[in-house]
Amino acid sequence: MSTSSRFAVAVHVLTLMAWADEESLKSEQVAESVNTNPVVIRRMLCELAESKLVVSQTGAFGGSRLARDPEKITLLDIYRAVESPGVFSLHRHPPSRRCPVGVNIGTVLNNVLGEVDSAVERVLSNITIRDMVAQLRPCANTDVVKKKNGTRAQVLAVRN
Amino acid sequence: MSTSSRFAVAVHVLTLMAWADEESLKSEQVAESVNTNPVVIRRMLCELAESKLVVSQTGAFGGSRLARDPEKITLLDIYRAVESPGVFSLHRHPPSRRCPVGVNIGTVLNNVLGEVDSAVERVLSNITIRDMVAQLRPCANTDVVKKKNGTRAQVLAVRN
DNA sequence: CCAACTGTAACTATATTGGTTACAGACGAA
DNA sequence: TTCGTCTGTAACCAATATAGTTACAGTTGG
Repeated sequence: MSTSSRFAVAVHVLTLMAWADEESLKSEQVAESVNTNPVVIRRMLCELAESKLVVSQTGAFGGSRLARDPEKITLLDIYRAVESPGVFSLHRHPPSRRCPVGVNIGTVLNNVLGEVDSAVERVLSNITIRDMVAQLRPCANTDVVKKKNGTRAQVLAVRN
Repeated sequence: MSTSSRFAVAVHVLTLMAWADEESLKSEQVAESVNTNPVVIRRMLCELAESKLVVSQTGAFGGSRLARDPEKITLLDIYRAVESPGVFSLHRHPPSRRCPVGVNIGTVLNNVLGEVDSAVERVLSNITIRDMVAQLRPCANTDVVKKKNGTRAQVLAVRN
């Protein structure tokens, strides 16, 4: 249905930042984890920054980190930050006003779509980035290396 | 989020057919109510027919009608018939396998997206076409004409 | 046989997403 | 103050999906 991976990527990015703890990440590091171009990441980080989910710093030794604790960022926050609202759309062109169904179907459909959106938002509002990290840890094998390299956390594992 | 109005149009079409009762509708009539091209409607009717929601008849005096009672068609049936599954998509390209987050985020995200999809389907499965028609009737004003014209129901109102 | 339908292919227009290059501006360090 | 390293952002391209349109083969009832 959705042809967009924006939500998945945004959750990935914020989960990565939570994993990296207090260390700020460069767009190129994030892009390597997500497997895309740094500009794509920077564009998304701008949207996340507008929604106060991350803070970024320009200049040398700049980068981005979470704007608040991972347990205070829900997937609903992320959804609202990076996706246009509404799971479904109404008709591209409004239906006929000469048809008793066409003239009123929009109202009835809007009720339905509102219920759908509420259900989605209810699910997303109950999951935090902290939950995502917690679910991640059991998967992460012991050969993953997360060591200090100077003052900077080594997020990428050496495996492979 | 979704750039597709397929679900809305499909619900409109089936609601129109329920409104038309037993009479079969031509794609051109449906297209006029939806305000689009008959071929767009016929394409969609083919998908709905594959899912056994409508039956169509070719040839003169052909057309389409519901394959079963309106109360036995849920919005979930329609959703599955005309939309590709899943509210959200995962990454377009798989994340890095060298990153402990990237290698496992897909699994964790799939759990989340599964919960979202379940919530949406739960809502849609509790609404039938009969419900849609019932919600429509209070909106339809009394000046709407739904009279017999030969053996064929006059779905379009004369107003305007 | 004919007129009226559906089913379907082929083409176009439009929009969205994501990938890429390029560059201005910010900023810490020497 | 200069330099190297970042972000922010514009501009452009490619890929994909939707939907609108024309055209036509095939079906069917009269």
